[in-house]
Amino acid sequence: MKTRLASLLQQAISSLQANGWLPEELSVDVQIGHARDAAHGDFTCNVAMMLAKPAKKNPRQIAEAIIQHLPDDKNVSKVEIAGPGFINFFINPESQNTIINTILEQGSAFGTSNIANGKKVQVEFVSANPTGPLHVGHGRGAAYGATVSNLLSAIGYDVHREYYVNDAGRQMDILAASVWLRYLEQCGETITFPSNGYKGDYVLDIASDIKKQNGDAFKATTADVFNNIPADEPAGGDKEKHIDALINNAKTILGEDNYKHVFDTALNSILSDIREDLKGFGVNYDNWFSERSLMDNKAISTAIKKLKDSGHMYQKEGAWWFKSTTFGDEKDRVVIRDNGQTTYFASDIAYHLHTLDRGYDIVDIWGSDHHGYVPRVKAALQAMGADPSRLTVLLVQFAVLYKNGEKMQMSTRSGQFVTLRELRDEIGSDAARYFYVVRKAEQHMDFDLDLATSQSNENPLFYVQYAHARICSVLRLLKEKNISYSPNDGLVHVDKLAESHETSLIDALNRYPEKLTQAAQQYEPHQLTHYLRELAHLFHSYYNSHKFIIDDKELMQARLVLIISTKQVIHNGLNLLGVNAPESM
RNA sequence: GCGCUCGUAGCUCAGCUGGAUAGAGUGUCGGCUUCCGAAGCCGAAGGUCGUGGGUUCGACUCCCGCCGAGCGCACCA
Repeated sequence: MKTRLASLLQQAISSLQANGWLPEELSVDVQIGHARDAAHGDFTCNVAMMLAKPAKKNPRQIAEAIIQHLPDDKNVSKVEIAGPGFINFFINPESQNTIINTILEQGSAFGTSNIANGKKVQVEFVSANPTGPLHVGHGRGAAYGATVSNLLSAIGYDVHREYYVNDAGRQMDILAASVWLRYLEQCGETITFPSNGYKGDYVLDIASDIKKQNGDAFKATTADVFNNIPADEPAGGDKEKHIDALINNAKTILGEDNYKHVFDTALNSILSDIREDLKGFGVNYDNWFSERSLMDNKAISTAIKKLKDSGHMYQKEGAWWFKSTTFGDEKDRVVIRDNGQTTYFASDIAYHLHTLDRGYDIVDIWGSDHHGYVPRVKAALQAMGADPSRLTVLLVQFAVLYKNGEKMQMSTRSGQFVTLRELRDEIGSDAARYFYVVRKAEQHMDFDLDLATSQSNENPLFYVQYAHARICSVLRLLKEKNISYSPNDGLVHVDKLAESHETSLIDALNRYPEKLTQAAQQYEPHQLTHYLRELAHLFHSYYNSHKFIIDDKELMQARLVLIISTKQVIHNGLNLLGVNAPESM
C-alpha cells in the first residue's frame, strides 16, 4: 500500500512539474509513514513540506496542488491536508480487509518475500572459543544470530549459518595444559594450579574421562612438570610466562602424539557440549568451520601472499606487519610473529577471504568488546582487492548480570559463570530466546537472573503466546459445540467487521509484512517482538469486549476468519524468533 | 589520553533513520468475570528526552562542547 501511494504522489508531482507549477529539476524522495493518530487517517506523507523550500512555496499550497493532481485509486477513500502540510490518506476498509484472505491463502508463508532475490549471505555467530561451556553472555549472541538468520531467510536471502571454531592458538593450549594438570592431580600428584589456567569444574570432568580411558599413560612427576618454570603471579612472577612455560613442558614431556590426544579430547568434549547446548536452544548451523583447516589447506599462506603481493606488508623487528593504517585503522597489525607463527588475525583474514570466495556476503555477529577489530578486517579485505562493504559486522552488547542484587562478573577462565544451559533449565528455551532479542542488540542490557527465574510469568513472551493459545481455545470450543466454520463464508462477510477493535486489528495485520521486512533489513529482531506484543494486545482487547461465538452466523464467520488470521500471524512471527506458539498453556 | 556503543517515566526499554499531543511493559492507585482461558481488559498518576549551544518551517533523532556509564586501544584469541 505504501509503494502504491508513493507512486500516486509521484505521478501527481510529475504532472505538476510538467505544467511548470513545480520546478523541473526537483529531486523528490516520497516517504510514506503510518499515521500515529486514527484522526490522521491511515497513511501520511510529508512531501509537501520537504518541497516547500526548494520550490519556494507554501507547504499547504503545494499539498493542495498535489492532491488536485492525484490520480483516482479505488483503495483511497479520502485525502486531507492537515497541520503544517501533511497529506493524510484514508484507506477504504474493503481494501484493508483483503489482507485476511491473503493470510489464509499464504498461511505460514505470509509476510515472507523475495526481496533479497536469493542473494547468498553467511551469518557467523557465537563462535565462542571452545575453552568452556557457553555462558549466559553467549546466549544473547546465539539468540540474536539465529533470529537474524531467520529474518534474512524470510526476505529471500540464501542464508548460510556458520560457527567459526577457534581450535588453534594459545587459548586452546592453555586449556589442554589445564586439563593435563588436573589429570596429574587425579594421578596423585600435588600441583599448584596456575593462576592463568582454566579453573572450571568441566576441566576436572574432562581430566577424569582421560584418566578412565587412558589410565596412567600420560603421567609425569610434579618435579618434571615444573622443572625450569618461572614463577606464577601469586609468587611474584608473570602468569603469562608461567603458563607458556608449562605448555612447553607439557609438549616436551608428552610428545606430539600424546599432547595432541589430550588437546583433542578437551576440544571435542567441549565442542560437542556446545553443539548440544545450541541445538537445545533451537540454534542450528549449516557448518562448523575449523580454524585449523585454514592452516591445513594453505588458506592462510595464500591470504598472506596476497597481502604481500599487494604491497601492504612490511617486516619490522622480526615480525611481518600489515599496513592497515593505509585503510584507516589506527595502527598496523602483526600477521606473522617473530617466532614464525601466524596470528589469530591472519586466520581471520584468510577465513573472510575464503568465505567471500565461496560467494557469500558476510554478516558477522561479535561481542561489542571486539568492535576495535572491525577496521582491520575491513582493511585487509580492501588490501586484497575485495569489497569491504560485503562484510557487515553486528555488535552485541554484553548483558550485565545481576544476581541477589549484585553485579556478576562472567569469566570462563575463573570458572565463575552462569551457563546458558542453567538459564534454559530455569526459564525454558522459548522464554530465553525471546528475552534476549526483545532489546536491540547494541543496547546495554541489564539481566536480572532472579527476576528472570523466579518471576518467569512476567516474561513478555507469555503475553504473546497466551493470545495464540486463547484463539486455539476458542476454536476448540467451536468444535466441542459442533459449530461449523467456513472460511469462505467468513471471507464473504468480512465487511461486517466494523467495530473499532476489529479495524485496528486488521490494520495491524496489514502492517506485518512491512514490519518483517524492516526488521530483517535493519537486523533488528526487537522490532518484530514489539509488533507481536502490540498485535497480541489488540487481540486481548478485542477478546474482552466482543464475543466470537454468537448467533449472528455471518458476523461469527467473519470474526472467526479474523482471529484465525491473527493466530497465523502470531505463529509466523514467533516461528521466526525460534519460539513455539502453543495451543494451550 | 584516543576510539566505539550508550544516557528517554521509580525500574527495564521502544520511538518507524527529521514530523503532528514523546510511547509500551513493570511497579503504584482505582475499576472490570452468573458470559469463548483474569497469564486478560479499562482507567489514573508518573517526563526539563543527561547537560549547554548550533543547524530549520519542525530536533529524542543531525552537528559541536561538557557530564556520566560500559567496552576497546597486544607479536591473546
